[in-house]
Amino acid sequence: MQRPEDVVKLLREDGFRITPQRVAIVEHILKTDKHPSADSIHRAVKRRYPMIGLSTVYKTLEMLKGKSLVSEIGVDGQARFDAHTEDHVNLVCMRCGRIDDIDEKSIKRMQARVAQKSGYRIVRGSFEMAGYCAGCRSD
Amino acid sequence: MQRPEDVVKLLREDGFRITPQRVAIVEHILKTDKHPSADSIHRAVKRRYPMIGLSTVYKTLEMLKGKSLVSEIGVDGQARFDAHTEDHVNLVCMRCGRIDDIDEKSIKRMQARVAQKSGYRIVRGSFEMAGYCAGCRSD
DNA sequence: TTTGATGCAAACTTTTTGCAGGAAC
DNA sequence: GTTCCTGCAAAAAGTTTGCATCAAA
Repeated sequence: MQRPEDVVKLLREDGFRITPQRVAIVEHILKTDKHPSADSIHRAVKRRYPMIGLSTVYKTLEMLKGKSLVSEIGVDGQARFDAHTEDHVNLVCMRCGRIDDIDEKSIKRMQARVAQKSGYRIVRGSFEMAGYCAGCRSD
Repeated sequence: MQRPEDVVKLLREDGFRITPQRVAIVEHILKTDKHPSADSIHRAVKRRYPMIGLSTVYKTLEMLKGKSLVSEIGVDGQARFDAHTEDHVNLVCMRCGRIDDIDEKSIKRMQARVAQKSGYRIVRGSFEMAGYCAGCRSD
């Protein structure tokens, strides 16, 4: 988890220009714990910057992905973005579509186990699970 | 891993009509170990059934997903389909590109743990890890 | 002043939908 | 014969691109 000002500093150091749009996008995806789509980021940021274009959102997300400051996952034929780029578990509800993050000691443990069994040196991993969240499960 | 005739039997029992197109699609996704896109399934099946429409492929995949006979993952803004619906770990070597599958009791254990922490009922999960395989690691 | 970023519109890609004709049962 | 499925074409949804204008450095 990072602070917006740290991300902005990283971008500045890399020679990217700091525009209000970029700051607003960065602030929004760091603030939310959801995995917003490009469109929902656009709508959210538009409340403060009504002129912002959807293509600016896409271009900014592309840039942040290039710097590994956000990761992208596909849900239901739509890209969703996440500023929590450490290894973590994504848990998707198959009924209501909500996504929960669970960052996990168990991942480290599992990586160690898989490394041992396979002979790999594991660099990174991401786990995606699907099921029914507490509010949607019927059993 | 299933045989095409078993899948066809399951579909027939559920009242779905068995058409040559559906059989060809099922045979193809069971045969391949890749994760084909709708389009590549279409192109492959078209070699034998030149008249088949892409929408038929999508509709058939949707039906198979409904019966949990294929799963869908998103790669690069495109849907990819997989007839191997059991949980498994994909292990990708970042140097030589080989991909190993490890199906894992640890997955079950991890799912149980995540289920307990989150309140979800977990239906499926897939793990992707990357690193360096035994032949490529330098340390 | 220079260069990169913005926002619009158009293009593109992938997926979904409607429907008339045809095939499975 | 009835009902579901197919394949076309059109629409929809999501993403990318080109470019003239504008703003950060």
